[in-house]
Amino acid sequence: MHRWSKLFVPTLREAPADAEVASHKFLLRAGYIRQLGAGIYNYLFLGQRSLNKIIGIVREEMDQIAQEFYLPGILPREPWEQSGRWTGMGDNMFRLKDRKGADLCLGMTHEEIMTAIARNELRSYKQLPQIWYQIQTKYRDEPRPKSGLLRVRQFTMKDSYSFDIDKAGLDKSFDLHDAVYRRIFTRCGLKFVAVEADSGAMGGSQSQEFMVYTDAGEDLIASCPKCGYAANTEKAISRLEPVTEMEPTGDGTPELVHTPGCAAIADVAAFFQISPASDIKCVAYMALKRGAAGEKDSWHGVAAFLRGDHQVNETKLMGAVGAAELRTMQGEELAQYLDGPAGYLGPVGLKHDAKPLGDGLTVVVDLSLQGRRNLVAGANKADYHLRNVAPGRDFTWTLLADIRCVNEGEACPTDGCAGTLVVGKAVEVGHIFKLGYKYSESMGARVLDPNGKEVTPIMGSYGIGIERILTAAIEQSNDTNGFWLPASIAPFTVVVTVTNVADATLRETGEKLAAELEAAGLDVLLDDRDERAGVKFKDADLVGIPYRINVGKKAASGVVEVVTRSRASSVDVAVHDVVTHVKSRVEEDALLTAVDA
RNA sequence: CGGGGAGUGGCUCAGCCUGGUAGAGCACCUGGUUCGGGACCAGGGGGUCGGAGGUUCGAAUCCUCUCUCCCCGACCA
Repeated sequence: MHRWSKLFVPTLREAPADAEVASHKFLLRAGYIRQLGAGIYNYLFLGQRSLNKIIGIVREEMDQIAQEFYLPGILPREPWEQSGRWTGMGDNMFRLKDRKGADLCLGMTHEEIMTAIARNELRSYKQLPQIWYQIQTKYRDEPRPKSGLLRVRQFTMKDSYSFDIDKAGLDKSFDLHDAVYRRIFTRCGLKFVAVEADSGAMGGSQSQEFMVYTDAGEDLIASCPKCGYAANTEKAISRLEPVTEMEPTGDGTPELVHTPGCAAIADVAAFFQISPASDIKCVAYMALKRGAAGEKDSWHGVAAFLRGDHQVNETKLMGAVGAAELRTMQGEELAQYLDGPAGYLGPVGLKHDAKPLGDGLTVVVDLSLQGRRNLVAGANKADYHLRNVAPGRDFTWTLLADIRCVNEGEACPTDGCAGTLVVGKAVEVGHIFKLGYKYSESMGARVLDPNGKEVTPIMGSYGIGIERILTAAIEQSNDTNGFWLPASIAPFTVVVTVTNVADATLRETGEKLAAELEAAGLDVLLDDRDERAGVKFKDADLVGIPYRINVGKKAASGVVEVVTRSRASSVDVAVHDVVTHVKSRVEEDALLTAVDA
């Protein structure tokens, strides 16, 4: 049994000014963590205890489908060289040299290492499938650590990797993870959603994120309350209302119109008396193409054309052209790739490459412009626009692709669904995706199939952010006084608060109760500090323990109070009934969270 | 990296503009009175004002450089 009087739980009455989001403030105030540097935190007793509970759940569930490994955190250069990610990872990778000058890095993920093991050891289809996982510290030199434990440079991740003989096998491994992840997050008491996601720089096909809605989150999720469609806005699609086309003028072919001072979409719309949806907007980018082995990285001009009322989705654009990075064009680059001044750029008459990221300009046109007519576009000439512009007839492109952001209120993309999308902020707690052959291929993993033919195993990769589970749980359950965690991941399930330790009856009742609760298998903290009752109540409310037993004056007549933090409710219970009462409380609440999820 | 803000006892901050012996509340230590929602009284300890350089008789305060942290934009668990 833990006695508060002997523990180091440095609670803070006020949160440091640095802390902005709720979980950050409360982790600090509750004495769970202390900051050491930007994105680097010490985990103290309560914090580590909660994280250990989360890890326990993750391990228990993962053990149902996978084998636990433990790989090094410090890694040699070679495997990363082989996969192409030594350069591909860029500045996010912490790099160091050993005394001999050899390159090393701190592990930010372990595809390469797991694949190297597979390559060295797996020989036959009979050994597949394999799913290997680890729970381990990751290091990433984030450009901008923030929000306490939400975005840090050192964190704990459960990462697993599957190796299958074929796509059907990968589907199965993926589905196994999907099911296990749902159990894990449910057991951790999180209200989560699984959403379609972009596969990003890791490469691969199907990709699914597990998100918890919170304003502290960094991702935007579009979802349909009607049919359950949910996707990261990096990937989300929607159906657009048909646009009423403008009437053509003259012979219906592009006509040059003097439009002085109409550099902005709003000006153009006002000038022509049209909706911005009938204007074509141009956004010019420079896109980074990663050089293959032996080649250098290079930057290429990209012009994105879309409806005037739409925003470019840079993730989608990067995916469409195959860029590793994107930045907006600077002054001289505009002149190099395009003919007109900013504000009057248009697609008509623009020369473009046939393939993306060549020597010339890559022109990408958003799908929403397909089939449109009588549009207004910049004329690539100061103070002039063209009207009666029709995509396909008046200009062509390198790529026609979905490169826009969906907006709240647009129609759900699901066939037959009449819902409209809502957009909300969320934090990513897990991610599963089908890697495909990227690593097994580049690193030369091969096994023999039943016909004795050499085949490349297909891989999946699956992550869970341990600290993020804690953070998300706090974000979803807090008030002005502190937060409460589900019993499954709280550092303690119940705190027995002896309101006055000077009173021998109270002290003894508290001791006895705590011992009984512990004997019943509950994680008990006995608050035996020589503090005023108010101080202990405040601390108890702050530190995330879901249940509290107040041992006070009524103890003399054999009664104590059982307080449920989440509901701020208190009931009097006879001392001899406390254990059964608390146990059933814990069980009921666990069921409730499971249903909510 | 670009833009904005902040570094003054453990925490929250004042002082800086207009240089002149470093402050408050909370926390901590001692004694006493208290004891169910962050008590009260009395006494006490603790700060080279992020660092370096400069201006000045004199710098927390003015100037230059630098480090660190936070927030807003490009990455991800």
